[in-house]
Amino acid sequence: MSSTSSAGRGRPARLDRARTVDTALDLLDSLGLDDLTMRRLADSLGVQAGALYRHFATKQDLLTAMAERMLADTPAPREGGDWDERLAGLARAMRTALLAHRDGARVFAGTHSTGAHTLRFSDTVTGVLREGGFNDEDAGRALMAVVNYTLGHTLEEQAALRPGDDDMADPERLRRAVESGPFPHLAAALPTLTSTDFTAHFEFGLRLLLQGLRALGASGARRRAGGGGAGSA
Amino acid sequence: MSSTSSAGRGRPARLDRARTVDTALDLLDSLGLDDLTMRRLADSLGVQAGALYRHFATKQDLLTAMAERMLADTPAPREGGDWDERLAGLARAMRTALLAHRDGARVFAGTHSTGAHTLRFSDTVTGVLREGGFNDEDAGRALMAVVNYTLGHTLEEQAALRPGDDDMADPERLRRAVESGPFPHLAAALPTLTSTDFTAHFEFGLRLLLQGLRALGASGARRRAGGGGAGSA
DNA sequence: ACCTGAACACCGTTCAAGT
DNA sequence: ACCTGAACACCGTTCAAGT
Repeated sequence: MSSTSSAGRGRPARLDRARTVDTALDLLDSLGLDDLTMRRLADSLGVQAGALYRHFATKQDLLTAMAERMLADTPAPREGGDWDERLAGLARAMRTALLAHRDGARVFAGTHSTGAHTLRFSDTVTGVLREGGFNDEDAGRALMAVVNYTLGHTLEEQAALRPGDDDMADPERLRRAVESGPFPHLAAALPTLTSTDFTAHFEFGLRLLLQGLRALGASGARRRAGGGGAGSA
Repeated sequence: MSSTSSAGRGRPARLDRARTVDTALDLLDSLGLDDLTMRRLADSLGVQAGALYRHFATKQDLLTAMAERMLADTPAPREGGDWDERLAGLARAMRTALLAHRDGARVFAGTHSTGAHTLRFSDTVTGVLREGGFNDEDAGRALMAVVNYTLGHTLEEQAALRPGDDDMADPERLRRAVESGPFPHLAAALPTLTSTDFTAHFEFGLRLLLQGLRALGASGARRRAGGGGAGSA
């Protein structure tokens, strides 16, 4: 982790990519994305704002590096188990990685990292699917479906947790709005919609996707191999 | 729509909420979210920036009104058909509404409208599910799953379409990154992952969710009614 | 009542000049 | 080679003052 090359030679060489990204993630946690500025980050690093541009061409570049870094904390999935349980584990790991930092989902959504960690994660997901019997096209599309769902869910989860612009909390505002108009179905579902058990919400949608994939996998394997058995080695 | 009360009296009363939101959406289409500023919007309305704050407390407030306005273009779903086809139609309508404006998904993701159009849309989705035989809790969770998936997908779709920071287009950057490392599964799925047939991608994930809901609906109806038949009236 | 003018406290980014 | 200092061209937001 620490690669302070030839420390003590000349000036401390205060700035490097890794330390800058780490500090930026710390600052993100304490300030939130909207208040994370290049100047404040420079301050935290004991440097002028302009110095950051020796390591990152733009702020967007820095945010991409932060998103890439967040996925680095994703643990490798355990080897055994069925493909569907392994896939679920990977989706949960992605949600956990995004939740680990304030506004993590927003940072991730706003960038398009093609870094090693991001690609490793996507490659692992795709591998689980292919080894589960899906063809290349279905594996690619399933990867996108699971990632997009997880991103959308976590975005909403983190948005619901931060305080709104006005004084009211998010669930209370929704409750009053629903009760103020003719929204009978929404009113009936309100206890669920205002629940803060986001893990249960996430698991519900994830289960739907897995169920759909199981149905597809069974018919897909039959289509290709002439018989059932989408089971892995 | 036009409520220019007592036109011709005094000054033209240039500013009102509806016209401001419409102009803001036009500007969004031509400039994109990052270049949509209160000053530029004021310019387009022939007014000083400060005047906007008589109608919107903050820029965030304006963005919320814009998101709410985008969902107004969602057509009511046709009455007939099975609940799953009606639900699919609503998800497609949401995607279409977000795609209708540049960065539409980003605007929607960054706000939490509790306006009439947003609630009407959610109420309709929940109604389709309840009438399809789902209990209130499952209907609420299914609403969130479908909305979050649609949001995540459309976010990625619009992000993939806008040009990146560097000169390279998004698919080409991904291709080079994948080929530069040991990502065999990603390489196999690359033709799918770089495809720009986003409708096909969206439909794939949507089908998974619907399949999962069908399976759940069948067992859920059995659980409650003691027999099959999740069919609507 | 509604808008202007002008300010306040910031931004991201660039770049000559220093060491 | 790496960072400073200072500037450029902006931001969102506020508010006395005008009409």
